[in-house]
Amino acid sequence: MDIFKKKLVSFIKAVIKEKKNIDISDEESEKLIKNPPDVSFGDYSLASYYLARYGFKGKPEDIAEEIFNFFAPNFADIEELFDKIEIKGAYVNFFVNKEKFASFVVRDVTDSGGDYGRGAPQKPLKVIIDFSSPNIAKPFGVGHLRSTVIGMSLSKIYEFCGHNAIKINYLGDFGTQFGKLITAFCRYGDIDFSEFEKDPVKILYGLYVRIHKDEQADATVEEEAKNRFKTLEDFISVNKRSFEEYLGGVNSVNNINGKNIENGSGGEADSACASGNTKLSGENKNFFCGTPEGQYNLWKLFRKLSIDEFKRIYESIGIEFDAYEGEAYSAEFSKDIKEILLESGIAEISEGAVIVNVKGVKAPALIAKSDGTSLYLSRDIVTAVSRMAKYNFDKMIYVVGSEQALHFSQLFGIFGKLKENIQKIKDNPNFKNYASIIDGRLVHVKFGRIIGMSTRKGNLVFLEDYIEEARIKAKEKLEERPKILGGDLNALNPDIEPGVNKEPAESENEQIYSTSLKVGVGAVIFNDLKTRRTTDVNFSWDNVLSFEGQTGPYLQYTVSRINSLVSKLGVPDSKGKNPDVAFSKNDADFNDIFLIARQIAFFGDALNEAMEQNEPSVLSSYALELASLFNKYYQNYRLIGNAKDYVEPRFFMLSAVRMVLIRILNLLCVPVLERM
RNA sequence: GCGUUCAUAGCUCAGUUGGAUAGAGCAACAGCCUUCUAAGCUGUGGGUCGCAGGUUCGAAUCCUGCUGGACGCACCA
Repeated sequence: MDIFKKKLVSFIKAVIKEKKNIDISDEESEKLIKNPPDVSFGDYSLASYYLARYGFKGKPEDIAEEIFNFFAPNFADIEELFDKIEIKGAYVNFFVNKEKFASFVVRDVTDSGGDYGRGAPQKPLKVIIDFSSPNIAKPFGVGHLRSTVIGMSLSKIYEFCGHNAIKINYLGDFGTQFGKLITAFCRYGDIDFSEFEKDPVKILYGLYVRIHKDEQADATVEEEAKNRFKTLEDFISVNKRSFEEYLGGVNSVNNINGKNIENGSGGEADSACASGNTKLSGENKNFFCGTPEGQYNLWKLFRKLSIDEFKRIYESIGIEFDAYEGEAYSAEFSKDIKEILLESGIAEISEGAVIVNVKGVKAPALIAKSDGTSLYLSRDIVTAVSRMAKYNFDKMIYVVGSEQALHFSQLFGIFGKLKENIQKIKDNPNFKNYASIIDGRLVHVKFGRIIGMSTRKGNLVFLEDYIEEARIKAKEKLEERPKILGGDLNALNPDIEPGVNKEPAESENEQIYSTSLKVGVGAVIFNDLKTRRTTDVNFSWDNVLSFEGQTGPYLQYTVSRINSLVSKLGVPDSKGKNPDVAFSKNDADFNDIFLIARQIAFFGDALNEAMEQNEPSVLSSYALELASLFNKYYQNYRLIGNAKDYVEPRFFMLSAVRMVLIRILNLLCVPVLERM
C-alpha cells in the first residue's frame, strides 16, 4: 500500500471513531476506499453508503455531507499529501498531490531493486499446486496447456506473494485405459519397433485411437482390456505393507523448506520390478503380453517414454515441477481406503460397487468397481492423505478442467464426511490424523474447455505444432521489419556491436529463430492466461496468431521498446539507488506520467486479487493497461535530446514500468526478450 | 430429467464483488514513420448488458421464471 492510501486509512478510522466510537481495523478501513472510475472524480473515494454498517443513517448524500463536514476542518492532517477533498453526490473524493504521488511511486519501485510488490506474510502458507497432469501414452495437446500454464503461473504468484508453492505433476498413468493400450499393443502384430523408438508417443497415440475404433465393433476388446488392467493392478498391489504403515514412515522424509523433490520415477510402483526387461522386440512379445510381470514392464515402459517426452516439452516452454507423481503410486493403497471407508460405515456397497453418499451431492461417489478394481476417486483420496502426511499443506489446489467439478465436490465431500466420522474408524491412527484435517483445505481451480478439438476423433492439435505455427508467424512478422531485414540483423543481439564483428549468416538465423520462438511461445501462453479461467475458449488460429493489441507480443514489444530507449538514454549517475526523482506538474507530459504512476501503484492490488481468486488473468489485464499507458506516453513525448534533469526522473519512470512488466511476464510464464 | 456453469459492440473479452457517464482489443473506415522500434499511436462508427418479473436509495452484477449454449450425472479418467 502506498503512503497516500495509508494516510487515508487512518484518516477514515479517525472519523468513524470520532463519530460512532467504533474501532475498525486497517483492513476494514482500506476496503472502504475505492478508486473512482474516472480520474476527474479524484484519486480515492469514500462511498458513504458503505458507512451504513457503522451506524450512519440517512440518505447516502446526507452521510457524505456529514463525513465531508468532519473531514474539511481536519484537512491539515493530510494536507501534506493531498490537494483537496470534494463532495460529489454520495461520494467524498480525495485528490492526491500528483507531483508527490508520481515521485513517490517511481522512487518506491526503483528502491525495491526489482522486488517491487513482493509479499512477506507473517505466516507463509504451504500450498500444493497440482497441475498439468497429462495422461501418459497420449500426446501433449493444447488442452493440457491451460492447466499447465494456469498452474505454473499460480505457483509463481504464490511464491512471489511470499508463500511456499509445491508444484506437483500428477500423471494419468493408471486405469482401464492402460488395459486398452496393452490390449492394442498385444493385438496388433504390425508394430515397427524401430519406428516405435523414434517417436513412441505418436505410435502409442495411434494405438489408442485404433483400439477405440475397434472397440465399437468388437465386444471382446473391452473384456480383454478390463482383464489386463486387473492383472496390472493385482501385480502392483501384491503388497507388502498397509497404507497405515506407509503413512507412518512418509513424514520422516519431510525436509526443512517443505519441498520434497522427487524425480520422474514411479515412486513405490517402480520398486516392484526394478530389474525388469524393458527392451522391446518382436521376439519377447510373449513375455510382455503373456505374463503379469511382462505387462507391468510394458506399462512401465509406456510411462517412462511418455515422461521423457513431457519433460522435453515442459523445458521448451519453461515449466518445471517439484515432483512427478502418478496414480499408480496410489493404486497400491486403494484397497486399504476401501476397507477403512466400509468398516467405518462411511462407504456402503451398492450394486456390488463401493459408494459414498456425500452431503449436498446427489450422485453417489464411486470408490471401487464391482470387480474389486479401483477408481480414480479412491486413488485421489489416497493421494491427498499421502500428501498431507508428506507436506503438511495448508492448501491444495487442483488445476483441472471444470468438467470434473462433480468429481472434486465428491472428493471434498468425502473428506468432510471423514472428519465428521473420524472416531468411527478403528485403529489406523496415522490415517485418522492426516485425513481428519484435510477438509476445508482443498480447492478446485477449474477452467473452461478449449472448444474445437477432441482426442477421440483423432484431430488433436499437438502442442509442438501449435507453437511451431506461432513461431513461423512471428518470424514472418520479424522479417517484415525494415531495420532487421534491411541491414542490421545483429541489432537483435545486444552482445554484438552494430556494424562491427558481423556474425555469419547461420548465427543471424539463430537469432531470428530464438526471437521468433519466444514471441510465438509468448503469444500462445498469454492467449491462455488473458481471459478469466472459467470461460470456454473458442479456439481460433486467427486469434492466437494475431500479435497486435491485447496479446503477449504486445507486452514483449513494450519491454523491448523500453530496453532500447533506456540503453540510448544511458544510465544516470545515481545508479538507481535512492535517486532524486521529482516531477513538475508544469511539464507537458506530467499528466501522463501521473497516470502511469497511478497504474504502477495498483500492482499490489492486482497481485493480491490474482492470488485470492487464483486468477492469473487479473495480472494480464493489469499489464495490458500499463503497457498501453506507456505506449501512449512513448508516442507523444520525446526524451532524447532533453536536459539531464528533465531526462533523469523519466528514466526511472521508464525503468519502473519495465520492472513491473517484466515481473508480470515472469509470473505469467511469458518469455521476456531483450529486443524484437 | 437432475446438477453445474455461461449469455455484455459484428468477433474475442474487461467490468474494482450491489455503486458515479457500461470499457478495451480485433475487424471496418480516416489519419500518423528523413526524429527514442509502426508488433506502435490518434480519430470515427458500433449497446434494450439474452428475455420477463422481483429485491432497494441504486442492478450488467443478487433472487425467481423463461429461452439458448457448454459441461457433468454408477463401475473411464
